[in-house]
Amino acid sequence: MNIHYHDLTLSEAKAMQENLRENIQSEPLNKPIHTIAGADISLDLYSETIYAGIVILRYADLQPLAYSLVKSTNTFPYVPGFLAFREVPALVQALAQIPIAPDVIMVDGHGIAHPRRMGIATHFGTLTNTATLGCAKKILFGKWPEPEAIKGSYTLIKDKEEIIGYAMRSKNNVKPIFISPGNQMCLQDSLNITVHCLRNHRLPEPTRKAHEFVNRFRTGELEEGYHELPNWELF
DNA sequence: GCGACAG
DNA sequence: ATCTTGTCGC
Repeated sequence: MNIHYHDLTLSEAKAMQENLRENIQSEPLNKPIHTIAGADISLDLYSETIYAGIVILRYADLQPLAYSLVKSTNTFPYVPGFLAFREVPALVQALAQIPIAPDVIMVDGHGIAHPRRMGIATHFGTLTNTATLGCAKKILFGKWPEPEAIKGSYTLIKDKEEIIGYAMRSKNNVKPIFISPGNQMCLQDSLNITVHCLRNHRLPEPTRKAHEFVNRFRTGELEEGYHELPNWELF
């Protein structure tokens, strides 16, 4: 599965989103979660190179178990509402070299909290047939009231009367994070999973670790490919 | 027409 | 997203 959204026009990309939208599965995730992965990408300024990373963690204690890193290239520009066309191809490659797929994947960006319900998490999930959710640092679409300043409090993100996600205070006195289901799960699932993954940082562990690993990859500290962490690192 | 606008 | 120094708060 080698995707390339290279020469797509925005109107073609939009048509593709309307199409993929029909594949969204929003029923509750009914299987137990043993592993969860975080997906993120990193860039060099003014470069077409894209570094993608997926880190798999044990759901019970959020310990990193393995990671997949890929260096790719893409000329599709960043356009709000079309982020997937820039980052998904590399993420698909990173997922492809993982021997045992994680039960759930948390993506850095939105799920259905998108004008056409096709944020990067939803796009990635429907394309690869995986369970995904989006966790973004900034809002893209929808109306939301400011949640209380205490960790754990949240409000609803709405498009008219429809609930499309949550704005949550993941830690005291920090800006909220924006959560929404991507694929193969419901709104409540995305909220529960995110809460489970919170530690003492604004970002939940899967996304936070993915960001850390992919940056270490970009700066040359880690090598491309699939790697399992040594047991002695897991205690 | 004007402002908003994930990474 | 990435580039940056100091600074404020828990």
